[in-house]
Amino acid sequence: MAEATQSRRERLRAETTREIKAIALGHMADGGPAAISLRAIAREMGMTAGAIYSYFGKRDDLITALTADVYESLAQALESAHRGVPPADPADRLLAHAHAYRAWAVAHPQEFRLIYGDPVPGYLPPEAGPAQEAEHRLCAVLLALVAHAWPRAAGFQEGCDYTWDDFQPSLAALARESFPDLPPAAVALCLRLWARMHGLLTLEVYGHLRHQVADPAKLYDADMRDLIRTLGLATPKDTVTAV
Amino acid sequence: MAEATQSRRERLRAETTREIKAIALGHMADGGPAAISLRAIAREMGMTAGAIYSYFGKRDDLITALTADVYESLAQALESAHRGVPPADPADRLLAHAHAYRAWAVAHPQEFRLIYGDPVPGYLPPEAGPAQEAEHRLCAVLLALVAHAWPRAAGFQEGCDYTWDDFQPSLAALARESFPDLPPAAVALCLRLWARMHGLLTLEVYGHLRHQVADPAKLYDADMRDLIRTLGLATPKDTVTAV
DNA sequence: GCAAAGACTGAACGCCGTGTAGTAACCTCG
DNA sequence: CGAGGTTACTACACGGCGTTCAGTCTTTGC
Repeated sequence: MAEATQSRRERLRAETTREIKAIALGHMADGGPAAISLRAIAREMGMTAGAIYSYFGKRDDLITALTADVYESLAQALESAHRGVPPADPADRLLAHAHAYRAWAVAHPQEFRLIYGDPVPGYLPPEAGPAQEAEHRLCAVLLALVAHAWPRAAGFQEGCDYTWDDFQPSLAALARESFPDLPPAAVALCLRLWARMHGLLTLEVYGHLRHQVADPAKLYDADMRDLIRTLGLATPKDTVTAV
Repeated sequence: MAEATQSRRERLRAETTREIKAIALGHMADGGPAAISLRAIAREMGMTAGAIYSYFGKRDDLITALTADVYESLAQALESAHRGVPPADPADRLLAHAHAYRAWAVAHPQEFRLIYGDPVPGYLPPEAGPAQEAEHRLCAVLLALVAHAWPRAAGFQEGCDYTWDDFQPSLAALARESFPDLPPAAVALCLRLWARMHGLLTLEVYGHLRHQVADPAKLYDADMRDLIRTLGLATPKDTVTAV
């Protein structure tokens, strides 16, 4: 009622914008990112396709907005996974992160494809859009994790000499501000962790593991435990988490 | 002249089929898999769009054919990389494979997207098409590698009890026929190796490393060397290969 | 030499994103 | 309150897309 500060028009506009995005996400959920069609959305809303141009300049702008929302959803899933684990053991935190990442990807395969695959026929993301910030936000989550594990893992990461110049300035700045004691090699480790999880997940989400393996979750879990072992993060309680 | 056994008609047909695929690959190289349009191909060939239906039943059939060709190209690149390395050291062979994989992906990003991403708006691969066989062929290359490394790497892979039931029957059969002495855990390792390389490559090809790191090759190389170390495959000559 | 088979055209259908002109509702300000 | 500008929306048009289909013209096999 008294949220004021917005005129009636602004409220309606925000509501319609939200509805457009919601319907688009719905169409994407069944049919993939390619099924996002301005005409179909408008049809479902009882409008004409042209009307959507009052809200999004182009179809790509809608995709960009959706991408931002999906990144937000993923970031929240990962961040809440971190909050749900007592920060005692770095290995537990890493495992929690890994499983949260996979759980999100498996539960939202189309959203995963939207941000990590070809979003849509000819779409290419804006150069400095929300995607870049969102990825740094995800990196920040991993960075906290690596920072926590670094005292134990550092010894296993010798042999590669990284400098801050190896990273894009914005990422380097983020890392050095958040964790001044961390060396560049820790940031590299962070990216490698990301890629390690991402590899199995892309293969699974895009169906390439379906022809190879019965239970992708088992392979993923095993790889994560191998990761923890080779990082020098002992696993005190070796209980198998839910699969 | 005397290749006989094909009628003139069959020769022309084969030639036209090849031309269609060649043009399609060309369009894909600039513009991505989504730029493959029957009408555009026909236009470039001086034909009508409908004519292509004499050669491919649907657009998806063309995509499937292209996919098979691209898999063939990747398989040949990887297999020739194996032939180019003396089979002495498993670590060298793994490194050669890893670098051949990345070199192919970076040189053919659109082809990479075609087989590992969303090939095209609404395309979904046939259930038991050439893709499945091609993936097994790629697995076979990795399997040979793992088989060669297994004596040294086995000790580092304890802790996970795999059975042959964990894999799809066709892959299990392939592994047991080719390398009867190899345990299931070796096949799992093979898939994990694949995923390990794939993770960094997908991120790079889809532009997600661009915002993070200056030189993806360095990160990739470092990760591969870490992989070799944690596999227990010593690297006698620690020379840095070309980056 | 003739009939079957195949390659190809041209037009159509129904999708799609994107513009543009016009209309009606709404908000602001005097 | 009421004029003027802003905004949401429709209707229509354009070109591109995959796909189908009836018809034409060429090649093939008997």
